[in-house]
Amino acid sequence: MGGVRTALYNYLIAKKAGGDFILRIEDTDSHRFVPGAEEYIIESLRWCGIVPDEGLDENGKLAETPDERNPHAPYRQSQRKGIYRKYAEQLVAGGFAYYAFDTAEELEKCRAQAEASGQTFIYNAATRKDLRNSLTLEPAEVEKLLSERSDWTVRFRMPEDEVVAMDDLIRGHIEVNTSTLDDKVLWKRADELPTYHLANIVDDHLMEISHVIRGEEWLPSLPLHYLLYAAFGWERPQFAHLPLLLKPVGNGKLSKRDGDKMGFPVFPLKWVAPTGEVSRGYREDGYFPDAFVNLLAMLGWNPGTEQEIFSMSELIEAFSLEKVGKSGAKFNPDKAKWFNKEYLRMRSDEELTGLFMPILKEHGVEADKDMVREVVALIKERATFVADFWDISWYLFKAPEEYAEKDAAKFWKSENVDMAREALNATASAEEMEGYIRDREWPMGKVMNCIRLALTGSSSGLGIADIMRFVGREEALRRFRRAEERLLL
RNA sequence: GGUGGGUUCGUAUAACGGCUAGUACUCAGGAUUUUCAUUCCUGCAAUAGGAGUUCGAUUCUCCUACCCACUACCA
Repeated sequence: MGGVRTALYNYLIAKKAGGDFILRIEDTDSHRFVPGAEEYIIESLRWCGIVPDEGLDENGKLAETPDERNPHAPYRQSQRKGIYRKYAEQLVAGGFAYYAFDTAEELEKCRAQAEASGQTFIYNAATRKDLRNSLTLEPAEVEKLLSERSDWTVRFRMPEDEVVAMDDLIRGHIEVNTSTLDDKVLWKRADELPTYHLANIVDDHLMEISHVIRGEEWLPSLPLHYLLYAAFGWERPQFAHLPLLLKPVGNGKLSKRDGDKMGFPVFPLKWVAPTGEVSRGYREDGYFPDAFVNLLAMLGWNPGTEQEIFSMSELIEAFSLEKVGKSGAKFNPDKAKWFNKEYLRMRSDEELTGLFMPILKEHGVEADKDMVREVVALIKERATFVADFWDISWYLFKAPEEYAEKDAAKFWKSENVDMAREALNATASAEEMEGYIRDREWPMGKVMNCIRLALTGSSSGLGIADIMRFVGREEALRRFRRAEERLLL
């Protein structure tokens, strides 16, 4: 959800400004490769109606070779491998970065040592002079290690005691002293891949990105990114760090565990992890994509008016980063359902009928489409999801097999049954029957609920007139006789 | 621990430094209905605490508390 919301806000900003929304896959961590994840992202965006202007080819796959539509291809960073090394070396040549030869074990030792004395190890100006890198080693030794070893890295040379002044479109002005920051790894010789920081800046520059809109967890990296743009001498984009999506109860970031625990999806689409673990999706849970987009848009943003229902084009029109909040937004599953309910009501009977037909078929019901459309018109206001339709209206399609015990105890009494039987037999329609009961001053509620119990198996549901209209008088009488046979008095 | 960010009803949020702090969801009550649901009405409920600036602070400043993120050869 958080990822989709970030994509959505990026999309809205791009579309509002008449710009392009580009899809790029940042897969520079070879250890974290998850099969199917890329396809999942693409399909999720498509379901939401967030269509990239650039990044996908005519088959909907990530474009791999540049053409008119996708001039910056490839869009998968693992396929752009070759372009990052020279930028890393450019930084080294300019004195903004250096080669580091410390092994994972050595660094681990440093951290353990620092921790033992109650400190935190930071690889920066304060410590790098005691470590093995191209700043401390002789040039000849550096050359030797560079060619002999394959586990070195390029690290950013974080300046000492400088204040980085930054501006965020959402958070305003922020200042950080570089002495609290570390010499981040920019490029790894081991897999010849950059880390996020280098790849992101290089690609954003190459792809002419104007706005970096991402989650708040990236805020601590912003000084580094500012410094990187400055080191390259590139114009930097504008930055906006979005508030986090928080779990509905308690504290902390929204996680898929919360969804399982509280019964709501955290993923846009059903996701089957390589481990076999299944996470439910909004699509599979019956949410409409525009409802999902709408509720996501309202998580952290507000239009400044009382309007809550927005189509995608209305969102593009109304959206602005100035109205995005600073604090984390707790997700409210009840409100999510409310959104879907509203969208369900806005759907045409025709469309809903098309969605209900296959569900009826699954339940073994072969119903006439025109009849189903009438049913839909009658029940759509009572439902939150299309999947609710069957629970609400099944008795219009088949007779009840059992009767709610409580309701039967309350309404299936001999005097009620006698009146109901007489009214049912003496009249030809529900309207006529109502008049019949009224004329005799019989208790309407008792008689009607007695009939409803026979027709539906419980004392709650649609109006008797509606039920009888769909079921027909003959079937109604048949169900009543059946109830008389099955229910004790 | 360090650095950064955040804090208005339970939740999402509104309020040029100035009405009785508004709206939506949830919940409760009522009206309508043959029942249920819908619909409509009503209600419950908040500026984290403390200083300061000001005629006046939800809004600006500082302190405290609490929450979150980051602190990897992950993104």
